[in-house]
Amino acid sequence: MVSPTTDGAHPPTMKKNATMKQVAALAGVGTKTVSRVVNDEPGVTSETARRVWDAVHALDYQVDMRAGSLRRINGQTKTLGLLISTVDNPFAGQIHRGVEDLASQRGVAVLAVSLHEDPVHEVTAVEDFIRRRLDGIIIGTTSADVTHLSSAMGRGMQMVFIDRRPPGLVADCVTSDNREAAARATSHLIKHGHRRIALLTERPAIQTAAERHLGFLDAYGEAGIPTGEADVVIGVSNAAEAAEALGRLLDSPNPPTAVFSAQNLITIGALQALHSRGLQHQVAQVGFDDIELADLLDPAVTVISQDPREIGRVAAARMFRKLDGESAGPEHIIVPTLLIERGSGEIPPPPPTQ
Amino acid sequence: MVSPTTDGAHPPTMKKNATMKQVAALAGVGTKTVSRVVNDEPGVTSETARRVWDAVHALDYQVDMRAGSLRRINGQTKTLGLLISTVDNPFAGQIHRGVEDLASQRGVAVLAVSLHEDPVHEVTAVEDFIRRRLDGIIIGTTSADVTHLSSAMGRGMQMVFIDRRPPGLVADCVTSDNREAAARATSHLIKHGHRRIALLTERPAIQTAAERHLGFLDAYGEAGIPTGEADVVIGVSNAAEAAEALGRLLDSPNPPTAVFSAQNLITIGALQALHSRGLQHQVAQVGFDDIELADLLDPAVTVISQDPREIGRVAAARMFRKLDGESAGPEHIIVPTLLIERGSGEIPPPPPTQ
DNA sequence: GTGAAAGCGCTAACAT
DNA sequence: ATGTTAGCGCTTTCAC
Repeated sequence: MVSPTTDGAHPPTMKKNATMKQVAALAGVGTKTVSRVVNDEPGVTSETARRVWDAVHALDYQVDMRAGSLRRINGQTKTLGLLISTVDNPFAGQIHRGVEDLASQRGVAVLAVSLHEDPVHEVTAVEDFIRRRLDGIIIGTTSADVTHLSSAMGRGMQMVFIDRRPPGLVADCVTSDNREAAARATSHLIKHGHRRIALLTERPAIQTAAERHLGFLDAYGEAGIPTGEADVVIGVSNAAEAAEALGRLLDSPNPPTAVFSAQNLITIGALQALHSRGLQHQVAQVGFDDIELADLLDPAVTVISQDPREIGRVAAARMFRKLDGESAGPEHIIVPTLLIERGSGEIPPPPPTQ
Repeated sequence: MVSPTTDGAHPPTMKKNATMKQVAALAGVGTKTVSRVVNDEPGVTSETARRVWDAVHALDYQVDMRAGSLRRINGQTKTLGLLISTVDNPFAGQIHRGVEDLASQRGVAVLAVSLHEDPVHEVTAVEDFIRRRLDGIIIGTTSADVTHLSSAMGRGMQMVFIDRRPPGLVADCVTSDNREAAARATSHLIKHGHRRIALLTERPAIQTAAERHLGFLDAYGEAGIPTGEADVVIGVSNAAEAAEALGRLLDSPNPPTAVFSAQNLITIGALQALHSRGLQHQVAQVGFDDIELADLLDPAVTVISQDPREIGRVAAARMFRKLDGESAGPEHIIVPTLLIERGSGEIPPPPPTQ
């Protein structure tokens, strides 16, 4: 008998996964004893335990977590869901890393899913997580309607919100103070003499974008400058759009002398617009979120730096306290931000031409 | 009865997840009929189906995938494992995104785990994936010993290797041609007049590093230059170490006139060393792997660009063909690389001083 | 210290 | 077209 030329899904050499019953039979004990040994519960003689381990190794046995979690009293799957913008966004990747830092210590796995800023996708993803019976969800929500979220919480799904607060929900939250940080960035530019500053930001439905816009206006108000002096561009959603939008402003008769780019991809687009025009030493820039190599550019880029990995860690810590039942009501935890002066944000405006 | 002040893990308002049995009772049908409806199998009157859907919505029912996959004939969990360097490495993030692109279309979730270049961690992670009964594993292996991998394959776990080939295993593989690409990068520098080129690379146990080293030597051989002219630094594992290593070379009496930095983090370290000494316009550089903002630096950075998202997509496509039973024996798929000339790699060596 | 029986929530196989 | 029974692999319960 020669096996077919295809290895197919089930090559002939494949031995199926052994079951606890088979291990019990080989070791000459009951299944409950095997269960006790592999979960190291007490109440087994070391001699019996040895016989069980021998059988486990002989059969290359690994428990089936699905069956275990199905029968167990708390039914935990040891899995957390993470809903973020996209898994290849560096900011999101760092959050993911922070969550994993704590989760991996507890044998908890992380299921990360990209939302692509799409509320419909968010609903679908949360439903999928419920069907998988995940222990909890850490989510940077992208939708204004929170029905699916409160419904998930209502059925006992643990939730921690990151980056953005869910509109109108009392819930655990880990964010930066976006409004204050944006005001700090803008004041920094004003302090260096700028009055005509361009704000480039995402659509206001994105809560962080709205907050940063408010912070921007706060700074103008505090300095007593009419906000009419500002150049506000709303609804920029990626680097290309940012480059194009800032390009139009720079090429206009009365261009801004400084830019506040209120998100990491927008910062990159703004840099492209400035560099392609050779204006990077004339027009000041502060970005929201640090970007890779910001310190090697000329000029180096001044930014408001969030600590996404720390946000992930804090959110995971909060989640595990909830899962351990130690939580005492919803909390909103603020992770501090840092204004890092590197050069681009300290460029003065050109002297007035008269 | 007033509820306690803590909301705890199970707030009083929480309704537990409904079961298929409850839905069946409410709709006045058998559980199998509910199963047919929610999995939209044929053989149910539209009238009956309507009654079932009403009950589903009334109880806010969502199937328990654990139970489903436990009982189903093929037992698929609709989950793929992804083992990569770290989830916050941009290169790995793009691979993740590529895998997700295909997986999400099929309702398959991706469990990404960071390996931290630690073989022990890899063994642990693969075992965890087996206990979770994932459908398959896409892995950029970090270990020289493949026992755990062939054992996993032996028990029917589907595997696709990315980025690095498993030493001595015949298996499905999606990689770049590291040796050829490294030779191309090095030849590019030689073509521009360099003879004393520094190679900065990871420890040779990492298979891609070994291949790139070979490619580097190939280029010297092909040009008929004795390899003694080269400055080879092996075992660099992050940006800081790369900056320090290149710094030492640059400060030596006979410094290299060009650098080939054979990995993304190493490229960043090398850039730091060059920029901090103001040598970025004197010493040529080609990096392996593209980096963010490479085109905005001065000079812009010439790189060998892999397409990690495409690697992820191709690996996922291969995985799904295996899972669908359409596979015809192990394949090694090569994803092409691109030499992107941006400036840093085209700097000529200084004229000989006599 | 150990094991037999029941059952977690679902789908397979076979009724009707 | 629909329901009934068994059983996926495990943990719980409770007996010994």
